[in-house]
Amino acid sequence: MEHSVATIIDTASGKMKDDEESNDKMICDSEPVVYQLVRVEGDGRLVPATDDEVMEVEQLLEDKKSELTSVKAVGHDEQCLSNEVFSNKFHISGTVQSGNADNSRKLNARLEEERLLLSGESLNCSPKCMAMEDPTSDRSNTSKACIDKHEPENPSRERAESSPELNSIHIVEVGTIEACSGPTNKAATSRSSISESCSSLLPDFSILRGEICLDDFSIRELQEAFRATFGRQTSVKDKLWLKRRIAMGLTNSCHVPTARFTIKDNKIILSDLKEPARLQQSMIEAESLSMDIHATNVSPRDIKNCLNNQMEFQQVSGKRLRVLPSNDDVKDENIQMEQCAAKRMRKPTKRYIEELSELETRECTAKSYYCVNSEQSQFTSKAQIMPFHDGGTHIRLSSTRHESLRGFSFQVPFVLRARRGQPRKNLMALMEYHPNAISSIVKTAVMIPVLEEDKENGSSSRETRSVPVQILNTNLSYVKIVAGEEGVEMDCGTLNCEELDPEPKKLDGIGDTACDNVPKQPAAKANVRRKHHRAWTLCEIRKLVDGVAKYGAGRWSEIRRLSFASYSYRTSVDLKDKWRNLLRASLVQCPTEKEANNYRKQTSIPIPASILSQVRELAKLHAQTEIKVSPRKSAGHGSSTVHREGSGFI
DNA sequence: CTTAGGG
DNA sequence: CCCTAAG
Repeated sequence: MEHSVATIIDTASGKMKDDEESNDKMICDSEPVVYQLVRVEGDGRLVPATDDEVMEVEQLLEDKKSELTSVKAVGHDEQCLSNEVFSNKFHISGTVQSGNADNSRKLNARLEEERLLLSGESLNCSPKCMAMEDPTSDRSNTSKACIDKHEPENPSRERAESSPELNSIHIVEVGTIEACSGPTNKAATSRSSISESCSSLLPDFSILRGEICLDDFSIRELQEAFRATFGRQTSVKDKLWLKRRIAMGLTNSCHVPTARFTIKDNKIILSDLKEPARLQQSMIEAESLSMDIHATNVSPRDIKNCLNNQMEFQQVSGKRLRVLPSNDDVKDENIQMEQCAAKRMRKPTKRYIEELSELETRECTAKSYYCVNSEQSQFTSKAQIMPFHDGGTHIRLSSTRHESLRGFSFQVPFVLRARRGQPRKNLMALMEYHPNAISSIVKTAVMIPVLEEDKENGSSSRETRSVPVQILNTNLSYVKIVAGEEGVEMDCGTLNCEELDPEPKKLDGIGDTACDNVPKQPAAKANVRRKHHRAWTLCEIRKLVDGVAKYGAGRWSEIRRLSFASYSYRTSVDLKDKWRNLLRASLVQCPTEKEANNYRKQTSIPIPASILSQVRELAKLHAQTEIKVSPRKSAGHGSSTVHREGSGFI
């Protein structure tokens, strides 16, 4: 069981109607928040943190305080960006005020309690379990009341009016404890009450309103969210399960890598949607309301005070809800869920994961990124941020995925997956291209949502990293990346799609000799390898043939290194496969006739006869050499292609 | 990690 | 291209 202790902070979002709204204003409007320290059990249940854990958290908080200052400084500049960057959709309310008088003020941020409500047949998490009541906390009652208020027993019931403050948006934000820069917190008094202890520790903790509502997600969306959250795929179709896991993942995500204690700060707000509408929405769609985390209260004042804090890492994901969801959608989802419920445990194949990943990459037109430090970000409703539209080959930089759902977009934490190559390098390379262009700076929060387990598993072929960079503007004005654990900071200037496009189409051209020997694409793009298909260009084929001629068939890694340095997307395996194909092609053609015929039935790229003949030559040659060296042995395990070829010709 | 092979 | 078994 993971003994992660997480604090969830929900922030109440003020309604942000206009971009102009000042941060403060927004904050003021926010609703109170309730926090609770919880531990996630192995089975996914949330269990109230024990006193010891609370203490631990407290310590962590103290340790982190020192780090805050740096963060603050950065945040300041960027504050203005938020509006531009998040152009239309979102505003991040989480703000950090650079040190000012407010810092000294104590925030009464109270971490009170987090309630998880499960709809009817919740599985592991029974309402009882989830309800964390802290007897000592005087607020518990209030919070509960609030919660109850928000959580209708009957999901279908419309509650929009009743709790305007709730945002249907689902957000996941994470803020590290650093956010609480408050003057200091004394060591924890040994308070049994979590909320009390937390509050004492985090005097100036800024809070915004946020919620995690997964109710509206379809199974697939939930799965994606799951993947984004945990960095791994799930085939589970059970909504409740997914919701629960996601909620937990979100809860824990921020602290996992670095500290045990993290605070999630939320703030994603739908500018357009009125809370009631959203609430309604969520309620309506909450056919299976498994878990809701609501923020409960924090006075506006407190929130305001809290702004001083910076969150080193913050992640926000928001989902926009339709004002009026169509029932059909809901039904469909339900049906789907029902149908699939049975197959929950099947482990997804890597391929499946990849494909899904790709899919989502395409889906998400934009990746938004927010900056932790930006004063405030607000998500506005309209335009979608559309960034790279490169059919599936774009670089995935975002830590937050932008999804479109029923015409609304939302974001979820996104784990960057670069199949081959090193993401970080990529980022660096990108940065190098635009070192100076600093039109606007957006500070992005870097999250490391990946679970520890994931880290360990790095060995597996795919690299899964939570890199965490997000680019927000469609125009990609500027991205400042702050790497999480490594503490790497990078800035990148203006980026445009072309630059980001890892693979210029021209490569696909035939007979592109010019490409030979010219590393056209910077290594940066190399990492972004397209998963499924990438046509081999003539020049690549030539290089391959050359490489085989030089180094010999079978020395794929060497060939790749030496001859395909500029085509990093070709792996040694790819070379091998291609060679195999070439051999086949050459064989097929050889007997019959060559040349002119080539062009006919070639499905893909017509391979020039010259190349085919070369291939044949090489094949023959290798076959001979192998046989020479050790006839038997080669026959036994020599590459089949060569062997076949050889036998045919010899 | 690299190769070889099957899918 | 993907995936995996084998060195």
